[in-house]
Amino acid sequence: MARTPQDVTETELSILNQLWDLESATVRQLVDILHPDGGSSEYATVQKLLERLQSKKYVTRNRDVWPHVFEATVGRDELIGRRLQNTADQLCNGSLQPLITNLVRSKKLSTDELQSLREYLDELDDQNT
Amino acid sequence: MARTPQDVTETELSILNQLWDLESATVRQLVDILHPDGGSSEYATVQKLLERLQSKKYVTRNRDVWPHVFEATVGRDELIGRRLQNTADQLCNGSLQPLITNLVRSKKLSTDELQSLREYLDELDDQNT
DNA sequence: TGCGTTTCAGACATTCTGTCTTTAATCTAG
DNA sequence: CTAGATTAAAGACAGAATGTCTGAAACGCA
Repeated sequence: MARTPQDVTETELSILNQLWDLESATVRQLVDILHPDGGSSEYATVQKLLERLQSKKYVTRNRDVWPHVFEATVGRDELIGRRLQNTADQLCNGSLQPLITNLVRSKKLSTDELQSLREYLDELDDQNT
Repeated sequence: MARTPQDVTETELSILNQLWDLESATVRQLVDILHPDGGSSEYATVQKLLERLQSKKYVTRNRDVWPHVFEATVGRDELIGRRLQNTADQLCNGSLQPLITNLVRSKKLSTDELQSLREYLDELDDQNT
């Protein structure tokens, strides 16, 4: 009964992605990008999506200007972090460690990426001393 | 229109979690664990959940024995991997690197965990030489 | 003032999800 | 072998999520 809705839907994400790129945007701007050849119905769709993003606190709307301007309140990094924590909560008792292990062991990282990861760890060490 | 349903629902996950622990189980076993004081309706619910997990290829059902025995076909690690890749696909153009960066930078890892991560990287290095 | 744009409110069809009921099949104890 | 119990199978159901769309009201500007 108590379903847990997605934090952000894929369609909603397509909007967030634009907002991250543009810093801020009006409905019109978003529609022109997402539906270059769209009619008035897609306009309303984007509007509705923004409305929902707003009620989910992922977006703010500035009513002081006209037309209204929208802005993301959550950065891409933060959303990534939430998703990772979600996955950890559901599959690893909340621990993030297994996620890292999984990623490193996945063999999908290039040696360059592994190298830069090591360097990052070194940096952290330096800061801690 | 093309909604993308969750890979595995939270309720479905509660079942998968048991199957991972038990290796295999009958409906009855799962019900007794998940709904110790449940009636016949929860039994049917678990049944339906298993049925759906099966159609999603996350579970197999052995019809040769009676009662039927269910088994997870996907390990916890694999599911973690899929979720991570999903997140990467939706938020990082498919690259896993940003996920690691995010995790390491999240400050939610203990020094012990960071240490063991470093050791793991060392191991990988050894194997590659 | 009139017209085009924007905002707002809400309807709508689908699908998902968890739950439940009912009926048929199967096993087992006596 | 039969009755009682357990399991399997099929499907109904309500509530919510989702993406889309319609229509009317509000607004700014030529």
